[in-house]
Amino acid sequence: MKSVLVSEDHAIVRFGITAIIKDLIHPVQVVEAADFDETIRRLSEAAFNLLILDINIPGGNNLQMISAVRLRQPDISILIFSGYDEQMFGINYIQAGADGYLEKHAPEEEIRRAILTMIESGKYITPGIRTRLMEHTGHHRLSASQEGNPLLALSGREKEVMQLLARGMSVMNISRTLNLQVTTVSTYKGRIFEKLNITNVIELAEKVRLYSN
Amino acid sequence: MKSVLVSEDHAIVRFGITAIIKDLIHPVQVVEAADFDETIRRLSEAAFNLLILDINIPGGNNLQMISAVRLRQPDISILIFSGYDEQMFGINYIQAGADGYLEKHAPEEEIRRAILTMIESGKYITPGIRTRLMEHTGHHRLSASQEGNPLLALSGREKEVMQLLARGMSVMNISRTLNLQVTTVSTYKGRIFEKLNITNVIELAEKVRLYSN
DNA sequence: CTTCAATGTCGAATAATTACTACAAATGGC
DNA sequence: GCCATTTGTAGTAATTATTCGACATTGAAG
Repeated sequence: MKSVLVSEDHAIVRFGITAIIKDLIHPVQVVEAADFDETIRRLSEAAFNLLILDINIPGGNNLQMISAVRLRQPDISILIFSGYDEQMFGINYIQAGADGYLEKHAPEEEIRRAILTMIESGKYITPGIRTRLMEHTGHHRLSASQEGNPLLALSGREKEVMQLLARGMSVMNISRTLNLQVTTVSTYKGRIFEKLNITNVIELAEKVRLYSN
Repeated sequence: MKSVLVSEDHAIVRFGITAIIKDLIHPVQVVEAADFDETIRRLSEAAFNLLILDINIPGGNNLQMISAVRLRQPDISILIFSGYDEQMFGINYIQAGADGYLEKHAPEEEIRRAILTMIESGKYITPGIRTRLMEHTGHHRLSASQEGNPLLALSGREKEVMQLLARGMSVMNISRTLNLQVTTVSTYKGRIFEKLNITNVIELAEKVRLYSN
């Protein structure tokens, strides 16, 4: 019998996922967890074939979730279930060792396909994500960032600028602080965003909070 | 026979809600809509007893949704279904004439209770929201912000913009989302910053995180 | 019923930010 | 050591964002 652990904080979503799984696979056992603590607890109690993991789960929300899971169950398949705010961010989880990636706003068909594929072959990645992944790993990706902290991919000057940006300082202000041309700072900003694969300072602040020690 | 229209863009959530409704009420007819256009179309086609409306639905996202709905079906019960980012400004929808308010992250029990209550009595508001509503309508701005939550000093539209800004959306992007001129959004942004006494979006995100329940 | 502050909205002018492009110096690999 | 990157730095042109002033609505207070 297959068994699946659904880690997701929104009750309705959990409910929906569980219903779909039960409809899709049988016999099957589905266990739900509403936060990361509970997820870990469940993983210690019984073996699962598949873990459907919401990135945004309370108590989780960082790449170490993957290793925490793998520590308990090395062979479990992990399907990252990401809200649309985290799309970009979610890719990092694949690189951190997750086996599949599904967006929360995917149509029902795709959700079904994803779950089924994960159960059958242990992997599921949409073409779109795969492409992004390639682009991502292809370019700038030093070994440092590959295993964990993406901030390590930044150069010294970039880190300086990052720090200031993450505190909300404007480009112009930074240019005065560091005695650089505005365009120079902007160039850094662009490079930082590209390297961290983000698109705005809010996400930047998040990453800094998350990874900056 | 009762009939319900579920307007929500995330397929799994729609799926879950529909399943709960069918489990809860019978006979019942459930129709789903993935965006606001479709919602309006469905409302023109048939009468419903209840509309479960995601605030964040594509094409909607503003208070006029309520009147747009009421224009078609004056007597329909409207249950606002809000993601946790929108809590703060979801209240405005009640004031705009919605009949109930349910948060997306509510536990399954509450979701069931809410739907059932809506169908039976046409209204559903949690004690917590009711309290907030009181605070809100009664004495406002100054007094409100003086004792605690500074976000309460913001007007409805401002709160909407605030949410989007706090997620890192650009002014231009917001203007497209809300169908406003860029300058209008910028005006709100300025007013928000002034009211909250901050100078950049990072601080904004912080406040939102801190006070937006 | 009048009045005033708060709200929602915008346009014109002005300021700030980004996109590209570029290029020399530092660095890393082989 | 030589070649390919990466890094630090800018300028020009194109986009975006902000300022400021305006104006119609609305709701509360008197």
